[in-house]
Amino acid sequence: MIPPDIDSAAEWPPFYKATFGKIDEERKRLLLEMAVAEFAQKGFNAANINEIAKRSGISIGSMYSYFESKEALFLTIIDEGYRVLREALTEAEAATEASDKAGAEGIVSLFARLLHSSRDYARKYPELTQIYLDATTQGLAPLSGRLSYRLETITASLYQRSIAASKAAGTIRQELDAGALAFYLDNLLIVFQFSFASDYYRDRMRIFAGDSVDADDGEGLIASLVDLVRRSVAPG
Amino acid sequence: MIPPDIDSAAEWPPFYKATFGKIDEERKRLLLEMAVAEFAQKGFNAANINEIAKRSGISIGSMYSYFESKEALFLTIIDEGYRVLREALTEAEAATEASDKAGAEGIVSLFARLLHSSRDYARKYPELTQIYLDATTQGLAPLSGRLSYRLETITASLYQRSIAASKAAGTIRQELDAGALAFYLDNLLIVFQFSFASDYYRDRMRIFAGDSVDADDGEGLIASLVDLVRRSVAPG
Amino acid sequence: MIPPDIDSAAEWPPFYKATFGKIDEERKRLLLEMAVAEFAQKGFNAANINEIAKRSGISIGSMYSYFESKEALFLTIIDEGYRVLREALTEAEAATEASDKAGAEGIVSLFARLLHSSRDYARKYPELTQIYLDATTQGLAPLSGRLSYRLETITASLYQRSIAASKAAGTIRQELDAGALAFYLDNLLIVFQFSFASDYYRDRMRIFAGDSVDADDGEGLIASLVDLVRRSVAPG
Amino acid sequence: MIPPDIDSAAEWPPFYKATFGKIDEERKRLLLEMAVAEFAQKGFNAANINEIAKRSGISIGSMYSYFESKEALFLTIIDEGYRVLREALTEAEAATEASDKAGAEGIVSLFARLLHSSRDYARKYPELTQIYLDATTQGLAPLSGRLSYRLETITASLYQRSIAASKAAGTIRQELDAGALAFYLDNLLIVFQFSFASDYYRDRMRIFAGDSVDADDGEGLIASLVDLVRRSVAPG
DNA sequence: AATGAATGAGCTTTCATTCAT
DNA sequence: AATGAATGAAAGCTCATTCAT
Repeated sequence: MIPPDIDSAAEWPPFYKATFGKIDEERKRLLLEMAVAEFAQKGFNAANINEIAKRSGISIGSMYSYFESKEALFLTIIDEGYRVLREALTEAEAATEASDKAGAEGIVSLFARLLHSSRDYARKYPELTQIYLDATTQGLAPLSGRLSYRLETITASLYQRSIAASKAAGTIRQELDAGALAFYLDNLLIVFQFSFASDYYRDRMRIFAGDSVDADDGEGLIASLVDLVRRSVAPG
Repeated sequence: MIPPDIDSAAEWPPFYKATFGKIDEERKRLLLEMAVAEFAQKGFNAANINEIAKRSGISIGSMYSYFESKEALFLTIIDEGYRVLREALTEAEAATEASDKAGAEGIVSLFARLLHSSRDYARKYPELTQIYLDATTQGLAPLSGRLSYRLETITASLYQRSIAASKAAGTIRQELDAGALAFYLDNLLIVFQFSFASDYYRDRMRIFAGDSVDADDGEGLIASLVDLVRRSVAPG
Repeated sequence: MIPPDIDSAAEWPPFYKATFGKIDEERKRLLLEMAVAEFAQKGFNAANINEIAKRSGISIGSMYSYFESKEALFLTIIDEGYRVLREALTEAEAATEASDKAGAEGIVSLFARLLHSSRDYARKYPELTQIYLDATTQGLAPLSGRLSYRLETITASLYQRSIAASKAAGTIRQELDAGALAFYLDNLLIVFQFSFASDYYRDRMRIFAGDSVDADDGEGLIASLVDLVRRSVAPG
Repeated sequence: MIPPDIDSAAEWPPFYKATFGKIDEERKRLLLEMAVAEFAQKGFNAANINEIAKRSGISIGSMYSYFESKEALFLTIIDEGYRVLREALTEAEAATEASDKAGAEGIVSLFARLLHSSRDYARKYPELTQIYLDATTQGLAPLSGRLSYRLETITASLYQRSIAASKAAGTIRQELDAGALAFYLDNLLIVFQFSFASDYYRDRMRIFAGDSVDADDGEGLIASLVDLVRRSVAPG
């Protein structure tokens, strides 16, 4: 069930130096945590490497023995975050398949789970989500361009499989364009995710959907979105 | 038909100094154009005020006699861009009302027009769109917070009116949550817009929907999205 | 009675341009007042010519048609202030002579009057006094060096006359060194004056003499100083 | 004998960063020397940090790793200078006590020693003295306000002790106001000190006391001043 | 492997002065 | 004479990166 992309993704050479692979796990964790906080709060350009080192209790010299550059640290963080997000997504896929043997719901059910997963991820790792947003920025295009694979590749193939399965099961319209449908679903998904992590998108969500989202953790919104999606793909 | 927000929005004090209001129109245009290019390409933090001045053929001293700070210039640009985008949106609304007297299509028709408007805006002003994306970033939250109004406010009220009218006309389901529906539509809209302006989102769109978007200017994608939306709100 | 220095002092070419001599009296007064405030508060180097112009309601262009440079404005102010201070000193001298026909008190009486005059001047024109202090600074030596005469010249000759008269009247010791005595008196005088105009010297005066100076406007301190001086010069 | 103020003064947190405390003694000395020269010659505002760095042969980056700001460097210098001056003053007090066991002279003897100490300090460190003068300026009031203690506090308590002792020994009049007397003595002292360090006050001293001060290093003037002071406080 | 002092290019911003109108 | 937009050198300060220890 795990797509080949994922495995191969794991094989790309890391952005960190060999030294970083050997150090104490706790030291590693602390460094990454501090880096995530700094990059999330200030954005790549305004983030301060020396500050991260100081807060992690490691020397700036060590910092540069772990990472070639500020860029390398940033990309390492994104990579690490991707790994976790990837796992969350695959779990969602696996869970859908398990509970939906008959394929009665298919892609709609998967979408519902992804909404939950994304919201949970965004709330658990708001800073990582903020960093992803920053990375989509045009100014960071040269940087993001160095990422050897894209999370979108995984998500897209995940959608493709589920859409194909749903079509096969006849639970969605046959004539639906799989690419357009995936794009449609993922657009809804990522903005929803940002809405639980970034100040800007959170405010925006409140402007559109009202403050009720705070009360029910977005469950009402998820229900509405899933309902809209269900009807949009339903046959007949 | 024009919401009160729009008018009042026009009355906020500008972010530029009085001097900037008096200078030659061509000089003004060139300066803003160069600033937009710089901010779009590098992002707020990496953008270089001296570079903008040099490229505009004005002295750095003049620059600072027009704008209090780098921030003020950035906010001025966003404000100017908002004005144009606002006009595009209101035109779309007006056009919908004119061609849709019977209200047969209502919100779906409006959404279709907004997709076109947004795509056209993103292609005409890709750099402004990139700047908006940058402004949604967490690192620029303190900056964006200084914007006295939000484009979302206008868009949201625009959706609300159309949704109410469509409900009244009976062309969409009565039980739909207007807030959730607006959120759903606008999420689709903004990512679609980004997809025609930013390298990152353009690549992403291709991964999901394939390269055909380049061939037909996204018309196929628009058709698919509108169809999905139409079915998602259709009564019965 | 008026020393030749004073008259000739009035004949030095002014630091301002001819234009400044012709403008409206009120405009002139306002400009000088604003300049005094700015120079006093920030010191010569940190003072801002453009700010002075703005606050005076005159254009920076006019500013430079009145004064060659920032320096010229500064020196003009000092000159104007000197004129007033000079008058106060000569008044003090005249008053002493009038009330002290017998020369019974002589230099001591003059010193007492000068203390009062200086205190009053410092309280009436604290900003001018602050500017004099700034002008004694080493960093402004090249500037002060351009002053064609010194207030000290006047004060010194004023002391000389009075000391000579007192010696002639036999009210002070014959063997006193006139120069040293004048230096002694004037040192006491200028620090006393600064103490009523500058934050630093006011605080210092309170540290030494206690807060009582605030209650009685320094009268007690003046009495003490005069008494010390009287005994220091008394014959026998 | 050392007043509590002095000890506690030494315990205030320094204005420099920890790094500055660790560097090579020679490097430190050179930097401070160059900084003193620059600040003394140009005054705080006109002084140029980059210039100081260049002349010290250190990078501007190092400069800012030693001191938070231009202000911090300035205050560090004043602090260091105070330390030396403080020592000179306490030495003068100790010397007076040693040679004046009988208390025959008391405060007058102390004053004589202070005049010598101040002159010597001003001649040895003319630039530091010029900086103190600059610091008394109104424009630097916010800066001086950050100094956690005042040299005046020490000087004042030094005078108080000596005056009290002299009164106890009966060598000066009992009815003298200690505060006013201290103020009187210190006014004479500081202007005398400035007169050996600053161009302005040196010129002024010559105007009052003649050029003889250059020939005898001011010894004649000191003798005159001490004599005036002795008579001003003498009993009977 | 780790340290952290040192570096200096580069950035934003200020302001005395000029000059076309 | 008056205006005020324009100028640009210069200043304080930041921070990614290097390297001697």
